[in-house]
Amino acid sequence: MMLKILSWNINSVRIRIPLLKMLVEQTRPDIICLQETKADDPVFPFEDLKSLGFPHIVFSGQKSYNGVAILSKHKLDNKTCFTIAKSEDKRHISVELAGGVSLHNFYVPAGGDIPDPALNPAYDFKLRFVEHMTEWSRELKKDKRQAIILGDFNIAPNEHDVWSHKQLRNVVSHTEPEITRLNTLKDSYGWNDVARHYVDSEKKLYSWWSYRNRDWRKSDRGRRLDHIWVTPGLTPALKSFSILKDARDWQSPSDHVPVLMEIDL
DNA sequence: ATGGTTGGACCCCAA
Repeated sequence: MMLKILSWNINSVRIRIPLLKMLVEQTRPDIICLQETKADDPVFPFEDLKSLGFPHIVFSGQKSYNGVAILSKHKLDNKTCFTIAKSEDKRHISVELAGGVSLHNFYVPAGGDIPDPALNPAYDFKLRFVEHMTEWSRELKKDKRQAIILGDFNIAPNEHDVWSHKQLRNVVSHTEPEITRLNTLKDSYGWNDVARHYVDSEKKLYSWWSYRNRDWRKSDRGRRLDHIWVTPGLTPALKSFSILKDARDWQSPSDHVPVLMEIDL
């Protein structure tokens, strides 16, 4: 079964429903994973999203911050939501797809500005969050389960995942402790980074551009914060990957653009 | 070195 799966940090699901409609018309995905929905469950725009052609929706939100959702054309089974690092934050939701493959949608904490866990609790939380993901990943490997993990990981691990490796090495999202932990997570199950499976590691690749730039395209100070990873057993099933860079130019855009892959499960 | 923008809630916080 060929599936087109899309991930997008939408930065408020309620104000970007018109963009979501456009996105669906342009890309026709089977599954959409959203992060930063910023809507508590009672105000989640379930009917609006359903009418875009996604009758099967799971979501886990809170007031003002965080929040994740999965929209699907096909039936979804066994919804779960992790509590990671003893937090109340709604940053994870997962479902089962065809053939027992699980799909995990993560919104990793951004981690604040100061890259020192002793001075900045948000940074400490981010590091611990990725460590918890690693513990979970090791269990998954023990059980030999195939899975897709994706979302806003808020870490740009490689030199060419940022506009300037040198200038960002002490900027949260590209610091050594974050990158080390993300690589430990990756190695814990030999996760395949789908973007880099298709795009050479020497080529600059971004999924996020700050709002605080006059001309995001001209300055091009981007970072690759949004990721899609698959377990090694799913690598032969991969069909394509792309980043919808043009979405950054849409009317009232998110600062993240959608990333998508096709996989034949 | 600094400040730049956005969304959601509330008179500021996190990104």
